Amino acid sequence: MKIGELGDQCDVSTKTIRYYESIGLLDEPSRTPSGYRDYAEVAVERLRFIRDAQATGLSLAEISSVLELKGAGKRSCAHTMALIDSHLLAIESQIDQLAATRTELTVLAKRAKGLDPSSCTDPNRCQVIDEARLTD
Amino acid sequence: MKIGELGDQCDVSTKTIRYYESIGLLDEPSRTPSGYRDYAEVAVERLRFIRDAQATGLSLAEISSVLELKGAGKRSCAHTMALIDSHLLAIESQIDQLAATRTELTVLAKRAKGLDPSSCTDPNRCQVIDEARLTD
DNA sequence: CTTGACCTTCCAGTCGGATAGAAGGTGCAT
DNA sequence: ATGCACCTTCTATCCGACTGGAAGGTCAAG
Repeated sequence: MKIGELGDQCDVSTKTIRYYESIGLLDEPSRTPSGYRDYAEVAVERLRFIRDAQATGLSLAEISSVLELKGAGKRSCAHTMALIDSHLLAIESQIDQLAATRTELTVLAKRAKGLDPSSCTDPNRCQVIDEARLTD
Repeated sequence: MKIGELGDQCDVSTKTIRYYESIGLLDEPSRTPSGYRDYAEVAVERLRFIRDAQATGLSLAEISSVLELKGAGKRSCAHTMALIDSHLLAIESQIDQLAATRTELTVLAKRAKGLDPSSCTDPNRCQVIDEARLTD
């Protein structure tokens, strides 16, 4: 299978596939006599796995670590689960952060609607932003 | 006022101040005879404004656009408010996205706890991740 | 035989917001 | 006069995950 076919099957660009190979995420495939990459079926599985893992929020480096453990014959369930748990924590704290920002911005937007634009003349400031400082 | 003092007053590194100048966010200050940057008081105000605006989630490019409008003598309240409103929308969609991911990961983590690691042998896959695909 | 789609390698650039370091000049206190 | 903190410019680097482009080789169809 050539790189373009692999890409089509997994919905990944050829550039990306070569990039994954360059960072060691995909093994170097065998080559045709003319030098084209020639992938085995199993590459589809592996590449799809990478995209699936990415969809759960794992970074390429983390995916690498899972695959390396797998490659070494280890059962990496615990490792993968630990990664997922730590992602859960990270996501929760991101949500908290964003929710706090949202609250601030909502307050700010409401207050800004009551401001008079003609009273805003300082070229280095903006009264809407100044209002924001009051909430800190 | 020298760059270090300005930085101390606004809690910004000298590196960052020079960087802001380089991208046109801060005007070039006058110089002492020996070439040191010599800031007027107003720079404190402007730099603090930049940090305040950043704290509300505006990018440096967006802050630039607000300051340019101000510099052109325009009352930029409407512009700033539009920026803030669009940030609110962006933040809300980010929160939604993260919440959806969190739900998926939570389900995944729960299901993964019931898996048997010894049944996970394919070197190109990880059953925990495979479980994730079922939820899509 | 030529066209065009595919493939190859390699190098550079993107996004944002800085930070690091080198090599050298300045200002002030001891 | 010497030490030290501060300043200057310049270039390079970081994070992650690619993407773009140039210059050239290969293959199948018409």
